[in-house]
Amino acid sequence: MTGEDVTDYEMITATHAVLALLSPRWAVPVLYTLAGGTRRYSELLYEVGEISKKTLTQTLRSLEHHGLVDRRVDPDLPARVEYSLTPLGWSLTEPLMALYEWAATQLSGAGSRPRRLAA
Amino acid sequence: MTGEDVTDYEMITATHAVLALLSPRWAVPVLYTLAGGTRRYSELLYEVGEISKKTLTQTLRSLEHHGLVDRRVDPDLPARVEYSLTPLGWSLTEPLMALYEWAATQLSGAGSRPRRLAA
DNA sequence: CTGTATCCAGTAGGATACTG
DNA sequence: CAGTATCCTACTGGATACAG
Repeated sequence: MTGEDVTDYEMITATHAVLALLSPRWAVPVLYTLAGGTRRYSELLYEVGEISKKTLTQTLRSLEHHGLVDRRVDPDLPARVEYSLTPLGWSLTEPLMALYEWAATQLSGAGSRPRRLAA
Repeated sequence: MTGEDVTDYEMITATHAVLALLSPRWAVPVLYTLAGGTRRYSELLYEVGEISKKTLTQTLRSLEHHGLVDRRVDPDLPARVEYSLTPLGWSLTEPLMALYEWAATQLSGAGSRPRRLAA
């Protein structure tokens, strides 16, 4: 750990940056829904869960701003906007999967392990 | 992420459970500090960053309750309490590292700046 | 349909003082 | 030293109404 250019501080802030991006309550559900394919705004509103329009918009804007989600507007009326994962968004599903695998292991184990992460 | 046997619901809830555990502002810094070795309460208070005692205690209690951190009390006076990572805690550093790697390579300029009051 | 504007409640977390 | 108790502020996100 000595002599490294990557400081602990960087390590912590970078990790925290990802977590800050993913921790808003609906970020992961939205990402996961989009991992199922392109969705329209109203479809997300319905499929993601009990999310408000304001929050859905905020979540999408945040993900879009960080380059994880692509927003496509169809100029025709009535308005039609489609959201999809960018390559960057797809690349995030890997470490996200690693996190899920870890959680799954602790949750179900092989039957003998105590449950640790009951939500 | 497609073609998996697990249900979407499981995937989302399990992932969200981990994120909920790690997203509190100081969870990762505390874990990371402990990854550097056993620390006493006062050492954490100083090393982790600008964290209040209340929040440090809350964070430690949460991590301890989920089995990631071990708490050891030395009955001698003055009180001396040592915290360390459990094997489960150590196992989490792997997916956490994966997340960091992703942030480091994909999320350029990921440094999070503390938000200030908007006038 | 796809948002934005406004109001509001619940909560995370800081400051401080006090306890064993 | 290692917390707990209390108070307080800021931010998140829901509900509703309005707009393009």
